[in-house]
Amino acid sequence: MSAVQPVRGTHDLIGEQQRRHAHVIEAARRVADRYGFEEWTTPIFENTAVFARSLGDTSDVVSKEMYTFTDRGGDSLTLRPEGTAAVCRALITNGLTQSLPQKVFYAGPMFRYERPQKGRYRQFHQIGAELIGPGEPLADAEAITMGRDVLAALGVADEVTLELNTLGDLASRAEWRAALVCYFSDYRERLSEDSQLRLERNPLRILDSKAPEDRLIANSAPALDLFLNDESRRFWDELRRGLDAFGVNYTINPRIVRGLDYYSHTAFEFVTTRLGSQGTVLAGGRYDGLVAEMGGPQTPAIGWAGGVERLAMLLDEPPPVVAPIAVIPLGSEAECMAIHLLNQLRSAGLRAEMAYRGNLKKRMERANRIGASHVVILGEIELTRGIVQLRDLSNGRQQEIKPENVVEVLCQVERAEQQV
RNA sequence: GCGGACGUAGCUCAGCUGGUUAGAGCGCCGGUUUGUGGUACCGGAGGUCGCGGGUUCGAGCCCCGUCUUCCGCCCCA
Repeated sequence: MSAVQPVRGTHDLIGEQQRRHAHVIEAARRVADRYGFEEWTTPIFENTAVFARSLGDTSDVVSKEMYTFTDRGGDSLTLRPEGTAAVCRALITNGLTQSLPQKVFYAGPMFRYERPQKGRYRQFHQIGAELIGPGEPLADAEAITMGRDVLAALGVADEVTLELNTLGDLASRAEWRAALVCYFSDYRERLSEDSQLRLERNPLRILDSKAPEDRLIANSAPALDLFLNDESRRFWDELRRGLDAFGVNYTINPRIVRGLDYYSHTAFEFVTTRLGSQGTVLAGGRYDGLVAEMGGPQTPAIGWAGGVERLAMLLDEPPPVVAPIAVIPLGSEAECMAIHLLNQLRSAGLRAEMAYRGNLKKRMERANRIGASHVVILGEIELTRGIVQLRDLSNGRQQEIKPENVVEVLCQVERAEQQV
């Protein structure tokens, strides 16, 4: 394998890719801020136990899909495969279980040893939000609404639909699970090979199996609805009332499940049909059991994570680039003046660049290539006359103005453009 | 982990049943006189045909292996 080849499933973010990526994160950050969420940055690796414990030691995921390694001190470390467990660990180690609620936003790289596909990479990026402390269904509704607002801010709200389900509380869920195992066991022989395995490890997943032979059986499986206790039913009703109040549209999809036991009540996914089989763009749920499972006090929590790569692909238009102003001096005396002008333009908050070499033609070409909106030309002639040439590259109009007016004129132009 | 498809210049691709120095468009660089970009014209650079084996007088093209990307499945914390 060549040394200049990137590692399988990793990719460089350059140019438009990087701009799309940054745009997604910045939009999410702004929305999170409006909701009163604070950004946390946790390490990209943790003691393996942080993730192993949150996932259950027997899980396939732990052994097959985590980037785990032993460091020089002999400790087992793991590149984080998701954000929630790390945030919960940070909550506990910083003693913040004493000051709830915590409203946390995060963004950063995650790592999973998976077979790459479009929208599925070994190093990928997520934005996420965790609302830790409140156990009320309105908290779920608000968290979901915040996710919707992120999608709306990105202009992709019309591309996705919100699919919603409840898993019931821990007791309801356990009863339902037992009933499913019982039901599916009767049809064991007729289930797909994969689902026969799922029956042992993760029976809920049979419900969203894609195998045709499973579909008929799964569609007639006992519904959770039959097992919801009063408490769970009340929660589910209030969640939907809350979403209605927040003005969030959704469809109920009983096939949305979560494998792990600490999940309860709310499960949701914003999905699109535009990304093939990696159509889930932002998803989450309630995990009232996780903080306790990690050694903290019993703490209710709801959260979600969104895939930055998938969202970036969904953006129709790449984020616009701010057109710079090109300053073109001719001659060393003019260069001094140009540098002064550059400082002024940048101090005024404008994007300004200067080319170091080439004749006027070359520098004009370069100005055009970097997408400059205007060019300021100052050479010997201009110096002696005490003016500069200001050329609008969009229409070729060129005017002579005094150097001291350049910043003001260009600021006015920018203000005018922002209003359009 | 399983099944399948692709892999030729920076990018998008062509290359007929294996036959001499591998092509196009876009992009890039230079030029169309000396201080004016974008459109036009002329010219130029740039390719281990993913990599490694094999068959053949001869392989971009056939065979085997391998890697990447992509499409399903598994998984989806």
